[in-house]
Amino acid sequence: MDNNPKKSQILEVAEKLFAERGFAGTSVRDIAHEADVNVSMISYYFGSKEKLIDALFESRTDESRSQLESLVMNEELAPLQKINIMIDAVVERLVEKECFHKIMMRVQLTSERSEVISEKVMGFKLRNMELMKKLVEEGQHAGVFRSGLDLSLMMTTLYGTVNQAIATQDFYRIIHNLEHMDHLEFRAHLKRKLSQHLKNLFKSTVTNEHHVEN
Amino acid sequence: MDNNPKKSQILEVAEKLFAERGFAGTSVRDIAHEADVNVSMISYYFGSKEKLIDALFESRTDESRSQLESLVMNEELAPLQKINIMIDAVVERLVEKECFHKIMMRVQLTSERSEVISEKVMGFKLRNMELMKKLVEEGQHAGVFRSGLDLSLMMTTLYGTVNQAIATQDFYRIIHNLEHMDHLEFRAHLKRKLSQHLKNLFKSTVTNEHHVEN
Amino acid sequence: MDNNPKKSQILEVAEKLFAERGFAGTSVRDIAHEADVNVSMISYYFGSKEKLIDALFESRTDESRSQLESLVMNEELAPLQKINIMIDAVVERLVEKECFHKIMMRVQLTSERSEVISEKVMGFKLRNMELMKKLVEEGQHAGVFRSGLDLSLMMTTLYGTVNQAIATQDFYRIIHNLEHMDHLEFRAHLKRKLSQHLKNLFKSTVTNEHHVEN
Amino acid sequence: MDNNPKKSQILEVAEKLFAERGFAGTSVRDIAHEADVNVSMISYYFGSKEKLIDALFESRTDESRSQLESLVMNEELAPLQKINIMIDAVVERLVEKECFHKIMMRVQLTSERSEVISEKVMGFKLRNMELMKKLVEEGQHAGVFRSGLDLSLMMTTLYGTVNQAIATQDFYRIIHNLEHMDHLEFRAHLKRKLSQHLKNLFKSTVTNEHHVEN
DNA sequence: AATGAATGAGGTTTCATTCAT
DNA sequence: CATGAATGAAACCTCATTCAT
Repeated sequence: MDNNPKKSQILEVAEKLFAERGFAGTSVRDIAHEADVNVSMISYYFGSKEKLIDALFESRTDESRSQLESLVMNEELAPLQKINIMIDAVVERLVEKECFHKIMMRVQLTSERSEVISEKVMGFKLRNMELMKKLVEEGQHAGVFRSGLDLSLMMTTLYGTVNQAIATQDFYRIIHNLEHMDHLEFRAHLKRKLSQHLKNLFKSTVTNEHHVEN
Repeated sequence: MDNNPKKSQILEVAEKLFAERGFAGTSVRDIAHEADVNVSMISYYFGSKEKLIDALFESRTDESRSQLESLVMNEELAPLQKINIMIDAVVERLVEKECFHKIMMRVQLTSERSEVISEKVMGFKLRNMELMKKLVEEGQHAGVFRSGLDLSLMMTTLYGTVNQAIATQDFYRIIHNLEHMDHLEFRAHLKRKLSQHLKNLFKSTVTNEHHVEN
Repeated sequence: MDNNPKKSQILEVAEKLFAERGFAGTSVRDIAHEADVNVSMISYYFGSKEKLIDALFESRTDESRSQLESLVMNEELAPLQKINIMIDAVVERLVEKECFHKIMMRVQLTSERSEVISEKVMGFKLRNMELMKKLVEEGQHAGVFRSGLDLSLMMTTLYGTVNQAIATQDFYRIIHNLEHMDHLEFRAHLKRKLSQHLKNLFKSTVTNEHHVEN
Repeated sequence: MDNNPKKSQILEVAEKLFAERGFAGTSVRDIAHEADVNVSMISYYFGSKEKLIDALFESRTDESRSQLESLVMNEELAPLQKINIMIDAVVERLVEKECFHKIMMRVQLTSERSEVISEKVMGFKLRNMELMKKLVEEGQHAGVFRSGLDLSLMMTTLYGTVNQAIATQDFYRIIHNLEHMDHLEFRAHLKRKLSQHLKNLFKSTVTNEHHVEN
């Protein structure tokens, strides 16, 4: 990112605070203070608060671009293996980039988004959808996935489950008596559990068994 | 609620705007304007903006209290039937009370919540967890549910999927070319789809087949 | 006072709060709440907050009217005796009507006062000045008081000392380790001390000795 | 103060308005308007209205710190001379810093004060009390002051008289037909009169004559 | 005669941004 | 290029008062 240390610092702090308090709930003063830069720096570097979050989206979605693309192209893996790898990738990405994905969640809840963000989010989702579509069709063609699969609902479950897990992680810790774990340890634990859970969930859903149509 | 039309009107508008724009992103002016009341009415009736959202939580969680309790107690239904009914109930509740549950999602993302809200949300979740625990144990005792079920992950998937579906409903409409549907029609469609999807998902998960432990 | 219990109650509470927090620092809501009446009662009974304090002055200055007049007319007492009695009277009045005189102090500090209050205060002071003037002239005529007495400065000292004592009574209690005393006990103590102090102060000042003119 | 002209300007105007109208009776708008600065400057420089008056106390009490300390240490003056010099100093200070001492009076009348102010006022009074105590003990040791002197009552009279004179100066002018005098002239006159009056008052009180104990 | 609901003006403070340096 | 001072708009809230009952 621009190899300007102050700019990166601002982006990093903004990401954290936007995640914790939301966009409107975070003031540029808060960001400036926590990033240990002058308030005017934000307007100076990014133009405005609005453009700061745009830049954040620009920066963060660019990072993870095409992370999954190679997976689909891989010809050595079985369809179900690919699904599982993809689950791992999504869990990994969402949990590791917790802050950014909290912002994504907030943004998706919001009716009016900025041009930049809408476009980024939409592009991001369409691309993922396309990739998975290929993956699923491949499995269906191979006869291992059932035909009536609603891809978007599956993705809804995938993303929804991980997002919900991230949003309610404090509750999860309390319920499971994991308050002693440090952040890293817990994150690893959560990723493992989510991964396993989602793989089990999907295995039976994508295959031909146990299905009832309405 | 209090059989005071202005108060209810404020609460309703607040619910909608908080859902759409978030708490900090909604000004009391916005609420007052849209509810067609004087700005000072909000302080007059609720004390402050903070207490308004507290009152909103108070009012909305009270409404749905014990909605699910009778289900668990019912002795004529089979465990899996109960699960399915519960899925329907959750889908119904979250989709119909879309605004309120969007606020819930936002609140859960936020690090600092008000005393009242924290308590309500926590109580709400613990109660639901307890109810589902009973339901699951009943199924396990009857031998139809597998033993290693992680209840909290199942709820995470249930709520997460519905929440995600609500948050990304516009995307869903676009993907499935459902933009022609009016709001009511679409809601019915979404509920049906979610219900079916989740039932299928859970059916194979709660029963004894297809499972791999990590 | 009008034999209306609510009106009196309001006046009493207003007196206390105006004394403690000042006029602008006291809201009609505070008064209404503490007096346990509806807010609108104050406007209803008195017309406005401004007129409430006017009514307070009306009511309280009327009470103490002509309290001192008989003293001056008394022909059986020696001039110095009269001075001493007057000192006692002032101390008694100011200490016992602490709240009202705190308001008086505040009002005197304020540049813009209401018509009613200005008139009341001015009349009050002029009347007292006149009475004391007679008293002093009598003493001078009898040859026991010195001629150059500055009456207004003497009154300034008399009222100033008592007012200052009232205003700084907490400090006085701390300094003299009298924090154990209850309010009534302390008030009696303070009156006795002030009376003695002022009598001693005045005795030598009004008589012919020890004086230096500038 | 801080060599910032706008900040000083705000402090000066605030001092005047708080003196005239009280703290609650003065709005930050009033101050900003009269000081010819933007309203938000007050929060910007001082944080809040409350902190503005705190800063005022900080600034003004710092100014007059240890003004009297050297007097007590002086070994060439007789005790009574010292008393007289101290009287002059108090009269000078209170009359010249009229506005600030009006605020002090108001603050002392008020039950709830800010931490900063309480501390400043208390420290200020304790320090003065200590200094005068030394002065009096010295006089008692030298045999020229009587033993039963109540120091706090003497200070009450000293400060009370000057304060009362300041508070009622308009009345004084009317009584003495001094309305023609300009402000400076009158101030000089008042200081002279007060000084003379208080010296005479104290001379006979601190020495051994004319005293009656209760 | 008495009240509680309602109001608009104005209070203090925070906000994102700009400007002069 | 970078900054800290400064700003006006708008935020939330409290105020004294009024009005319909």
